[in-house]
Amino acid sequence: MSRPPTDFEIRVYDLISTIPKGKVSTYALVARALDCGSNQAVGQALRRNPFAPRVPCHRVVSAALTLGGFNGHRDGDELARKRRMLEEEGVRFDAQGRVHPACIHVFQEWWPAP
DNA sequence: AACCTGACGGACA
DNA sequence: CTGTCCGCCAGGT
Repeated sequence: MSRPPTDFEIRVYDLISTIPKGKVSTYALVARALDCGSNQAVGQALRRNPFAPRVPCHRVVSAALTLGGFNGHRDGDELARKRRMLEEEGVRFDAQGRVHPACIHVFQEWWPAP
């Protein structure tokens, strides 16, 4: 039941592949960088990442800097795994389990001409 | 085509 | 903090 990645998904995967180790981005920031009006659509594209770990979907968290989801789950053991992976890459968390704001990656933005 | 569903986010109670 | 509601849009049925 596989499906070739859609154009939209490829754009998502390509973009998040540029997030360096030790940094994270958010669904909203990815959506904005892609000029996509739905943050949820980005989450849906990552819901099942067919290219793990080539595409580092664990480096995308929620706008509130909570973990979001991982491998189809939004809680439990899978999510704990996501946090560990990030910690091993150097991402720091505060006491409430939220990502340190300094670890947010800023996408290089440029566009043709207004 | 006509719904339904989301790893979302922001507003509000 | 929790929970609800609504807008968003790509994909699936």
